[in-house]
Amino acid sequence: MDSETVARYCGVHILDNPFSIDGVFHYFIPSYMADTVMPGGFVTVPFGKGNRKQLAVVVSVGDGSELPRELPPDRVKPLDGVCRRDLFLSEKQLGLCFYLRETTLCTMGEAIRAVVPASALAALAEYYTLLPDDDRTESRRASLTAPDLLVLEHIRARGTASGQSVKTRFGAKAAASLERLCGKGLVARELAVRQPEVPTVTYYTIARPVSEIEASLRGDKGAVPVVSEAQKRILRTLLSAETRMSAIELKQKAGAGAPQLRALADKGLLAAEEEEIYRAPAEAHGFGIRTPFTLSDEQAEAVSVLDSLAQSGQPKAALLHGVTGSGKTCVMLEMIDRTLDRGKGVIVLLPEIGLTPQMLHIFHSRYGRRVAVIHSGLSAGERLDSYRRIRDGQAPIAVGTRSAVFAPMPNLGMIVMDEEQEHTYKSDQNPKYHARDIARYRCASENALLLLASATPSLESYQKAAEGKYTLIKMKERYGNASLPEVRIVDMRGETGHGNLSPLGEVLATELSRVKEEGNQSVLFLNRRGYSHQTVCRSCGKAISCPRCSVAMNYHVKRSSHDGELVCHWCGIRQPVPSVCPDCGSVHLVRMGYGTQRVEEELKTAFPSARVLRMDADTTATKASYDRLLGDFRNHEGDILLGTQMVTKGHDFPDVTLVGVLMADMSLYLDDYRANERTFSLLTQVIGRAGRGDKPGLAIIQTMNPDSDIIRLACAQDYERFFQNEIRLRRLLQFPPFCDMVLLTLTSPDEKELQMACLRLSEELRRLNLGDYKDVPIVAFGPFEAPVYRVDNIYRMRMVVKCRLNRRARRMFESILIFFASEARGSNRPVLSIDFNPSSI
DNA sequence: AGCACGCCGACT
DNA sequence: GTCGGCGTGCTC
Repeated sequence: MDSETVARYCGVHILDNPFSIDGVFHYFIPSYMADTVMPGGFVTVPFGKGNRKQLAVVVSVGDGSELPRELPPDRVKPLDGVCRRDLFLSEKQLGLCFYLRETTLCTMGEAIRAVVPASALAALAEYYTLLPDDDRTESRRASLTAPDLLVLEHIRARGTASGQSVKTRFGAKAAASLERLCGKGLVARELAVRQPEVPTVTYYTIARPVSEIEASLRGDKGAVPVVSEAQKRILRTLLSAETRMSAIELKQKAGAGAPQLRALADKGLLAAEEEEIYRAPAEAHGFGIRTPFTLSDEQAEAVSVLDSLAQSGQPKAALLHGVTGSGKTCVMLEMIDRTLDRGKGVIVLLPEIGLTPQMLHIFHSRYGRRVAVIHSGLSAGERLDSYRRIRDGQAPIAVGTRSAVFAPMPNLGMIVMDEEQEHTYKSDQNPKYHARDIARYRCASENALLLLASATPSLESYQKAAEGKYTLIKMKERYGNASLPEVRIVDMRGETGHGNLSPLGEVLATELSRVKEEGNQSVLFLNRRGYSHQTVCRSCGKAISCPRCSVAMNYHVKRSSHDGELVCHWCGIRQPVPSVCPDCGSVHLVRMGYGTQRVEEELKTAFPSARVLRMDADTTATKASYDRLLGDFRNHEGDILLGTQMVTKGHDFPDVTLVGVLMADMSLYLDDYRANERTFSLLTQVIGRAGRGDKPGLAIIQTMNPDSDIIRLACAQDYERFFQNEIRLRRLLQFPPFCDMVLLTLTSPDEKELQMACLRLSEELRRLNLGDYKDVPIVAFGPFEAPVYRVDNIYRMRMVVKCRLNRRARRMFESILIFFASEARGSNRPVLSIDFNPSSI
């Protein structure tokens, strides 16, 4: 392209602009930037009355003919700085950002921060270099003030000077000088990711023959003099180590500091080498070993179908529906092997609870350092590391939770989504995307295979498979002849209710002791709902509630001592258990309900000899403690593993022969149209935990609702029947997948303001739907209070809208969002947020 | 969102 | 007569 005549203007999105003004703004490209400014690149621009410096992404480049009619050329400002190519969005990434913005109603900035690590953007710094002289340079220089010339000289002396170095040297007023120098076209401003972001470690080795070093240590004449004791210690440490040592290690072992190391290096006795820190787990070194496995006939068949899809050269999607224990992981690994062998990259998505240390271990030991891990627990630096290794082709396998779906994988061959029905794949913060939708979009635009795997697929996906949009692959056999456990449904209606509040029924208690006597292990799963542990006043009947939220507080035993405190699960506030009811002043406060802690106590009383391992958010705060807990259980350092959701996922314990589910029906009563689906999925998985080895398993399902179809079908592991029943219901009542759900939430600290905003919201929706958007059929509900009306002293009201989310419908919601954004000014004005197909309602 | 402009109240 | 309240409107 001829840069002289063509690339003179560009369109940009400003990253920090709010949704209401998140459009394209046009800027003039100074001629020296013409070659570097292109779509996907980052720039800084002057914006608004005060010309605030804003980070922006270039979305188009042109000769000016594309500028809006109403925009006079003299109002177009020039770009301020341009970012080097060490940070940019590829065409695919930019397209993905537009897709995110369109389908989730987020801002361009929010989309970009989901796609590139935020730390890279935050670490952008300014660098200045002199522009080559031309015939006007002389006259421009003549108009400079003395301080400007000093700054100019500083830049000339250094070749490239960081904005930081200029400000350190000349003070804050130098910023104005830099503005003038850039404005006059004497100096170029460039942005780059600040260097310390690539962490290095310094290694030291002896740089002279051992005899010379020893001479120095003795203080021989003619030898390089070393007087300081600290320096001598360093030399001795290195001599005895016989290998290079890192600066950190050396300083510690020799009891010396950085100056001594530098001094020895300056004397030529030590040699320093800088090496990039490789921030991956120790086990991730090498290339890994592909432990071979033999596939069953069924697995081999699945692989062959998938492989033909992968080789079609077209975007394809498949749903792998395999009963628990059918060995879906083997099929996945085999497909990953094959994709890698074709020189393509793979993204593996796991739900949050599925990304266990064991799962990571499988990948690390099989693929070594070619694996990059991405999850929310990474530090900013680690995240950037993974990002770069993937982008630069060093890690053709990205494993992670939902955000890993954005991994910048070159030559993407396949995206695998394990447990695709899990709701943790849906983000509930902007951008409010579902990883499955992003995966589908990416596979479609990058000709890759989307592989969804589950024992209990989402109704949405199974319906798509039934319609032929996905290739359905069924695996019905349990791997290695393992049989399904015997399932007993225990009716708990007779057991509780009359003051006997033990969560353990008689049947379960008997079986627990039998299993222990046989030397085997048990897993107890607590359905979290129904097990909140509250403090209730016997006089007025009220539970003690959070001062900032409209929910009851939960009783927790402090980790340090044995006394308890009350915790709010919504805002996190903690307070001691009061001695009198704050409402009526009565002293008759009692603890009600069962948390995992309480069940643990019960178990210890009922089976004094049993060793109980409790697994919940409290005991698995760190990865290490989580790992240790599972390791202990595997090594038979516990007889009973007790926990919530976590115990249902992805670990095989060969000696577990009993699985107990307490209050199996509780999740049936969620006021969510997916309650059945959730319950079925949860029970199916937990039942599949029992008897995975060659030992027969037993599952005991305690419920107050023994006749529930959902529970019976889950016990029989009959997904097909469950699906047929449930999909009929969804069609009848018009719920997803036969429509989309839109959740509109208004929040405000001022209840009155909120009420008025609710009226405006429903009125505005009505107005749009009767006017400009007559063609968009909707069914609107509400406004009504959110299930938890007040959180952290902010009140929340909602509307739910059923509709088909196409371009038109999204546009309608977009204008509602803009309507509220423009009037939401001032501090406690209501804020509207829109979630398309939220994870829960 | 920020920031300026603009039009009415309590102050030197 | 001015300083300053936050309503209104724009941002290439």
